[in-house]
Amino acid sequence: MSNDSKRTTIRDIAEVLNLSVSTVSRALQGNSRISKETIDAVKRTAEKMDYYIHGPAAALRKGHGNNIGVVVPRVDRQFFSNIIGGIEEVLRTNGFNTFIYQTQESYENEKSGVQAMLNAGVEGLMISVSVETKDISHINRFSRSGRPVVFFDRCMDDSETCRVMIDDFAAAYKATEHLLANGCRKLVYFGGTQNLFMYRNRREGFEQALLDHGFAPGDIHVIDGMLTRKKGYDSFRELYEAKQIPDGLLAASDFSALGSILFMKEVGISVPDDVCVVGFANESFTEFMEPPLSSIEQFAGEMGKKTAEMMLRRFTGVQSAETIILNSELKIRKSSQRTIK
Amino acid sequence: MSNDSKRTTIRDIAEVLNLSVSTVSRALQGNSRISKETIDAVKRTAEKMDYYIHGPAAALRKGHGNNIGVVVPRVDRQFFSNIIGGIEEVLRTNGFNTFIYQTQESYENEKSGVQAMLNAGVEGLMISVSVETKDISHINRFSRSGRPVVFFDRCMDDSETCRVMIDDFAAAYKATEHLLANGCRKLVYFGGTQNLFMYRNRREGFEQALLDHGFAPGDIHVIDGMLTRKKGYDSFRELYEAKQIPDGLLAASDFSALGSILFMKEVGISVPDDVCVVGFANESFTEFMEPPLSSIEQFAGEMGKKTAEMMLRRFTGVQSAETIILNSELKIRKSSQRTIK
DNA sequence: TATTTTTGTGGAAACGTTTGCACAAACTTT
DNA sequence: AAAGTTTGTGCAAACGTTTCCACAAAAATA
Repeated sequence: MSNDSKRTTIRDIAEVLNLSVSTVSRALQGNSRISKETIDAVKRTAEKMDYYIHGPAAALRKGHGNNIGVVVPRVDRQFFSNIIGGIEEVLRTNGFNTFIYQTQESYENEKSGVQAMLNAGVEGLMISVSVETKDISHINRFSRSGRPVVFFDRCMDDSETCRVMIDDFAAAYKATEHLLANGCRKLVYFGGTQNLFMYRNRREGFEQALLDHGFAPGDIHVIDGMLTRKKGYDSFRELYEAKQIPDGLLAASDFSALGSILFMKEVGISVPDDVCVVGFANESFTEFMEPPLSSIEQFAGEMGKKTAEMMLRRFTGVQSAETIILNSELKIRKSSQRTIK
Repeated sequence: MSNDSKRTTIRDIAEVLNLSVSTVSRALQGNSRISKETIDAVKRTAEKMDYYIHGPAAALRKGHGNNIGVVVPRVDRQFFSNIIGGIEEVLRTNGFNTFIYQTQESYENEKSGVQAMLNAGVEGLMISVSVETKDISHINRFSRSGRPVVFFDRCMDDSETCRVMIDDFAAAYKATEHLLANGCRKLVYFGGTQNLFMYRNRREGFEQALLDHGFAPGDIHVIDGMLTRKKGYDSFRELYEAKQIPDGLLAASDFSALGSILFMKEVGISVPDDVCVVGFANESFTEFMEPPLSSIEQFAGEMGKKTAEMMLRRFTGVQSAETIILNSELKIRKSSQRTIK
C-alpha cells in the first residue's frame, strides 16, 4: 500500500542538526527545558524537511491520541449535521480531531462503526444510536476499554450512561397544547420506535397533555414507527381510507409530517384548515414548504457543544454519570394556525 | 486521559496459552502456518479476554493502517452526504474505515482537516474543496507523503490530479436548452465561485447553449458567487429593483434557486408563468417545495462509489492521473414547465 | 535407515515516538 | 573558592504489533 519511504522522522531531523532524537522531540513540543535557539532551529528544519508527526506512533507511546469518534445514524439530517458542527467546534478548540461514522440506521453498521473506532484508538465515543438498536453490548465493550462514552439525543434508558437530550416530554406536551388551542379535538400522534427513550418521552408528553385536558385514555390515538416520509404518507392514507381523519397531527419527525401533508394535498385535505400539523426537529425545509410546517426547534448546534463538553469533562476525571436536558422551542408556522371555528 | 490499564494485548493471550506473541499474532491473522487448533484456541481466548487490536501499533509496524479520510465542505447537503454514503459502502466492503471531516466551507478548516488526516495516518484522501480554496499546497503536502489523493465534484483545474466529476458543462447546456424550449428568451445564470473548475464548466455550458441558439454574447447575463439561499434571494431582488427581471433562471445551486423563488413569491412574480427556474443538485426539498423545482440530478451515491473505487485502484499500483466524468440527468418539474405563449 | 521436505512454533528486531533518568556545563549562592 | 542550583542535552527503554529468520519435530522421500 502507501509507500512511506519518503517520510521524514525526528531521527532525520536529529541527524541534520546533530542533536539527539529526544531533544528534537522535546523541541517540537516546545518543552521549556530546551533553549529557544534549539527550538527555533528544530522547528525550522522540520518545516523545511516537510516533517509531520506520525500520530499512531505518538499515540502508541503516549497511550492516547487526540481523535474522538462520533457515530450517528445519518449525516444528511440537518439535525445531526448541526450537532456534528457543534461537536467539531468545541473539540477543535481543545486540540481534538473529530471522526464521524454514519450507521445509516443499521444495527450491523453501528457495531462495525463502534468497533472501528475502538481499533482506531479514539479517545472517546459520542453516539446517537440507530433505530434498530435495542442492545448496547457493543457500546459497553467500548466502555470497558476505559474510554468515555456520551450518548446524545438517541439515548438508551440506562441511568449508568452519560446523556445529552432534549426535553422531549415537554416539547411534545407543549406542541399538543398548541394544537388544542387551535381548536383541534381529534388528535393523532405519529411516533418513533419505542425502544428509543426519546420517542417514548415524546409519546408520553402527547398523552399526558391530552389527559390533562380532559381526554379519556381511549381518545388517544398513537401510531408508532413513523420516521420517514414514506411512512408518514402511508399511515395517513390508512387513516383516510378508514375514514379516521383527525383534525390535528403531531409527528415525531418532520419527515413523517411532510409525508402526511403530501398525501393530504393529493386528496384535497387542507392544512391547516382541515388538519393542523406539527413536526419535530425543525429541519430547514419546514420553513419553505407549502404550507410552512410548525415544528420543534431542538438547537442541535447547542446540543453538539454540550455533548462535546461533557466528553471533555470525562477526560478531566469526572466519573459520575450525568444527564443534561436541553430546552426546545415550538416554532409556530402556518401548518398549525387557524382561526378557531 | 484514557486509562488503558485494562487493555488486553497479544502478550497477555500468549501468556495464558503458553504460546509466543508471534504465534498469537499469526493466529489472529489466520496465517496458514499455524495449526487449526492453535488458531481456534487463540481466537477463543482473545474473545474471552475481550481483546481488540491496537490499530495504531499495528499501523506503526506495518507501515500502513486501514483508514481513509474524506474531507467535504459540509455534510448537511444531501449531495455530499449521499456521496459519503457511496464511499462508505465500497470502502467498507474492502476493509477500510471512512473518516469524515467537514470544513464548513472554510479554507482554514480545510487546512487543519487535511493535516489532521495526515497526522492520523490515513491511507488516502478524498476531497471536495471549499469555496474559499484557491491554493492546494496543503493537499500537495499530503500527496508528497506518497499517499493517493482523489478529488471529487469540487476539483481543481489541474491535470495532475485524480478526479471524479459531473458533466457540468453538458448538464448546464441541457438545462439551458430546456429553458429555451419552454419559451424563455431572457435568461440569467446564477453561478458559483469561478476558482472552482466545476462552476466554470457550468457557466460555459450555459453560455455555449445560448450562443448555439443564436444569442449574442452581450445577451448573456451571468451573476457569480451564488451558492446560498440568501445570496439567491438578494441577487434576484437586485434584478427586480433594477427592473431587469428575466423570464428564465438557471442556478448553479438548488439553494440559490430556492432563495430566488422565495423572493419572487413575496413580490408576486409567478413561477413558472413569469419566470422558469432550474436548479442544480436535486436536493430532496426540490421535490416538495411549491412549485416543485426542476433540477439536475447528479447521482451522488454513484459518484461516491466511483471515487472510492478510484482510490482503491491507486492502492493497487495504478499511477497515472485519471478523470472520470459522470452523467447527470435533468429532472423536469413544475418550476420550469409552461405552455409556450 | 538416511536424507529431504513440510509443518508449526519461537526469538528478536523494527516501526516512530515520548519520557524518566543521568549528567556535564554554566551559573548562584555562601 | 566550594557548594549548590539551574539549564540544556543525551541515553535507552517502552508502547503493541508484525515479520524475518531460525529451528525442532514430524512426515515424506530416497
